[in-house]
Amino acid sequence: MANPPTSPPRSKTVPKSLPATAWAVLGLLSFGRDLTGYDLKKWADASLRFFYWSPAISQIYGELRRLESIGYVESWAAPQDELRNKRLYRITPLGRDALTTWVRDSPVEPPVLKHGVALRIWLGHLADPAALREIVAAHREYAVEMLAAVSEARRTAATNPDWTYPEVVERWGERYWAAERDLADAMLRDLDELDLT
Amino acid sequence: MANPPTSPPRSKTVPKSLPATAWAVLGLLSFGRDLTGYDLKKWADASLRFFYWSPAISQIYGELRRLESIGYVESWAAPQDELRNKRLYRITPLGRDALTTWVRDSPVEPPVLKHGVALRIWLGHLADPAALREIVAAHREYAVEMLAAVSEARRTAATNPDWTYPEVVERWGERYWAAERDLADAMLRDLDELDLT
DNA sequence: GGGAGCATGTAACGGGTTACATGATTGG
DNA sequence: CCAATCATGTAACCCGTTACATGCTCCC
Repeated sequence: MANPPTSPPRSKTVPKSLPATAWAVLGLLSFGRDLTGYDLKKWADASLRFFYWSPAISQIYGELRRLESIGYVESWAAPQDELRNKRLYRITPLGRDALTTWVRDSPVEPPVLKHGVALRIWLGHLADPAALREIVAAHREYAVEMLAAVSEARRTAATNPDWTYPEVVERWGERYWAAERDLADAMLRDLDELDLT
Repeated sequence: MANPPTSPPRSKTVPKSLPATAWAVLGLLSFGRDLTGYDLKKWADASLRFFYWSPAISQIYGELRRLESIGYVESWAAPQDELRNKRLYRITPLGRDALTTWVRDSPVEPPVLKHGVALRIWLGHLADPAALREIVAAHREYAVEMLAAVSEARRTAATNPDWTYPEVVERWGERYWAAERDLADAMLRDLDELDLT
């Protein structure tokens, strides 16, 4: 952790509700590290994307500015070398309170699922069976890759006592992607059966 | 099916790529019925939403106009009563070809998953265990509801020989939501274990 | 009478992405 | 030397939603 921050207290009014992305970014900071926007993006790629999604880097910078403007984070320039400038962000007590309230009280949006593979199989009357099977098979590979990646993430989380909840979620993620793989297999069997009859 | 349609052939240039929503709407029409925007919305709510998502009605109207402007659908006013007007849409051969090509050749986007429950558990260090369990338990209920709804949809699909592929996908959907329920149960067990230690 | 369903649309807004611009450092 | 990584940001664009507007019919 770096030295005491010195960001100007430019308080705007807090908007009634922030998008989930803002809470996700704030959440990344709630594990207590001082991080740059760039760091945040890397971390989102390595963990968030398995069960939520990883915002574009430009959006992360935007969210950080918004969060600072309402006092949920503070930042300071950290001249690492002589010339280069990077900006470190830290969650404020106000931000931590707001995030805690959000976790506890905000209504949980139903999970968003947009499954391009299912959409294409749903239109199976427009393709030949072999092409459909190929789509599902490719998706199976994808699920296996995700499973491997989330397992890797879980191993990393297991090294740090602060990350017990991320680890629980990554365990969930492993099961999720394993299920996705099995679902692909089951659909392949269903497609085979269709062709036989 | 109604009488031969008579829509003006106002061809614009076809954009290089349409959003998946446009293909989904076109896909609904590819099952061969002439439908209104309103019908499309109801049908999307009853089937698409289980594995993709159901666009807002206003967006459906917008997509229909776009699809018509590029010649993928045609429409005509169908005065059902003396006064009321509704507009029926039908897929064109050009639209069917384009959709077929899309199903066969377009790269399949990785599935989008935004799981608000997982996001909150990931931030479990900010909440008390009972609140976390409640969130997961509520999600379990949700999964069970979705499972019931998709089963119902599958029973409907099973009545029509044109809907074999939708039925395959709905079978997939049943397994998906059953898995989601089981995943919630497993996470509850993990949370219990955390509290014991 | 009034609410629910049928039916179509417009306008404003915000969320999120890609593309672009800049520039320094590190390592093969 | 060049590519990759670090690091930050702007601008254009589009997707999609909510809110609003309109009006009819059916049924309690």
